[in-house]
Amino acid sequence: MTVPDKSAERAAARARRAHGERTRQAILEAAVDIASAEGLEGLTIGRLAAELSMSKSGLFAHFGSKEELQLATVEAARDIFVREVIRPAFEAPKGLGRLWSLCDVWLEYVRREVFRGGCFFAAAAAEFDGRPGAVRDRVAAIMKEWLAVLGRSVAEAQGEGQLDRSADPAQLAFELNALEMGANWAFQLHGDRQAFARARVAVLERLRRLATAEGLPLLPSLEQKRGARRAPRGKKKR
Amino acid sequence: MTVPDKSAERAAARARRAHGERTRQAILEAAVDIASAEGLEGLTIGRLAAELSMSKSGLFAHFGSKEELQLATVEAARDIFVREVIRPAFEAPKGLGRLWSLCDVWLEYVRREVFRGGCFFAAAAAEFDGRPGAVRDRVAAIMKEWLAVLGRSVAEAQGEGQLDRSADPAQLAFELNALEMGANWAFQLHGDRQAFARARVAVLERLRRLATAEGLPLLPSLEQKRGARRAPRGKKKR
DNA sequence: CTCAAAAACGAACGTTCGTGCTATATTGCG
DNA sequence: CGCAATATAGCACGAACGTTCGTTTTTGAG
Repeated sequence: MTVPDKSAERAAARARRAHGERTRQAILEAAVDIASAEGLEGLTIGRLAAELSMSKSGLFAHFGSKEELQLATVEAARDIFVREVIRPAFEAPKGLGRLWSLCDVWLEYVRREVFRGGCFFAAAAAEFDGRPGAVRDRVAAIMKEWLAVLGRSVAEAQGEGQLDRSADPAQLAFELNALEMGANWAFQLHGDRQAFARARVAVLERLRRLATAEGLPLLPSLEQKRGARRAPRGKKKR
Repeated sequence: MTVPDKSAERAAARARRAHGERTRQAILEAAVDIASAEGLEGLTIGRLAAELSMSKSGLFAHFGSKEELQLATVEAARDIFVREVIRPAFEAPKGLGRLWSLCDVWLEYVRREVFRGGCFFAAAAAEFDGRPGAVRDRVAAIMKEWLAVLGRSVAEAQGEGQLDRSADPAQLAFELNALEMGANWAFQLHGDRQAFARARVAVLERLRRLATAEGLPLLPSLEQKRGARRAPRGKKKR
């Protein structure tokens, strides 16, 4: 109860000075990579220490428990997700264009293998959905955020008069998310790159059907040539 | 090469007599239950032995290695899947009715919690898609079977003149599967029972759009009353 | 009832897991 | 430069992992 939050205390100390903050970041970078491919439970402290050529105990001291390490890893993965998906997609003006962009960029995020094991959160959700705890709660909250972003974008597209107002935002968000996760699943399990095209076709068909006359031009045409499809997305800064 | 297949030999011996075959079945029943909820790796030999009040070594002797245990567990889960999903759905005559039935029964199979952790294979696929080996291969093959069943049913519905012939069976199978797995994911992670209705609506809308005039009557109407929706599916035999 | 085969057991193996301690390096402020 | 705070290392722990081995119990055919 009155016990001061030790990890917050430590984090504050680290923010003031700059000692282990860099090692901490390096640890988390490796942790995210391992966890995305082998799971958050397969992410073992000994394995992680070996990867970074440091001692188990030295590494361990940064987090205090395995669960804290897992939570920090999830948070680091979320940062990457925001940087690689949310922000690029949000460069499109709100409305149908952004909604499509969210789906498109997400598929690219899996195809580019931003995480070695595909979508970090799809993997983490499947791993932890059966075991209660802080990690599961955090992962569920993050995925709820994502669904909410999709749903809000649907509503905005409706507000802009680009999407049929009779569509239920939560329903459409569910469908779009399912198609994306389906592509992730097919790619991870079967190495099926065609799945990205399938998901894109399905998403586009669904959106085109619901688009208004003003909305339609914001969607790419279905019959685009295979080659120069990958438009440069602005390369981070400028 | 010329080494006789030891496990096959042992299985044959067991078939002749009837000693451990029953215990083996009991073991696999518990194994499937644990694995579906905590993963095939979380399925530990000690844990399993404790569950059944028998010794680790006694249990272990039935399989010879952990991987063999996992493979046997996957096979047992497949049997259950065939019994609980494939067979009931195949009572419908081939065509659009059966295609819908496959989707409907699958969603019920998750909702009824035939496996404690939702779809056994969705979980196993997510767990093993990153680690090569016999288990991964078997799981992938089983999921490919399922996709093929869906695809073939699409083609049959087209053959019966109940579904638009311009639809690509593999594409439609991908979409239906994605929606189903999306419902499984939402239910497992968020306990969201609404997801089943969402998936059903999405699947039905997709199928209705592609159905021919002959096909349409084979699909349930969209606006059914909430209550008496769960028709008894024929209770196995007769 | 006998007795060999089959099945289950108990104890131990070498590892690896997460987690404590205590001591040594490294750091940055005064 | 000196010194306290911070960061890393070393070592050991108990538990659990998959696996092996020799022994004991159970079984069914003769």
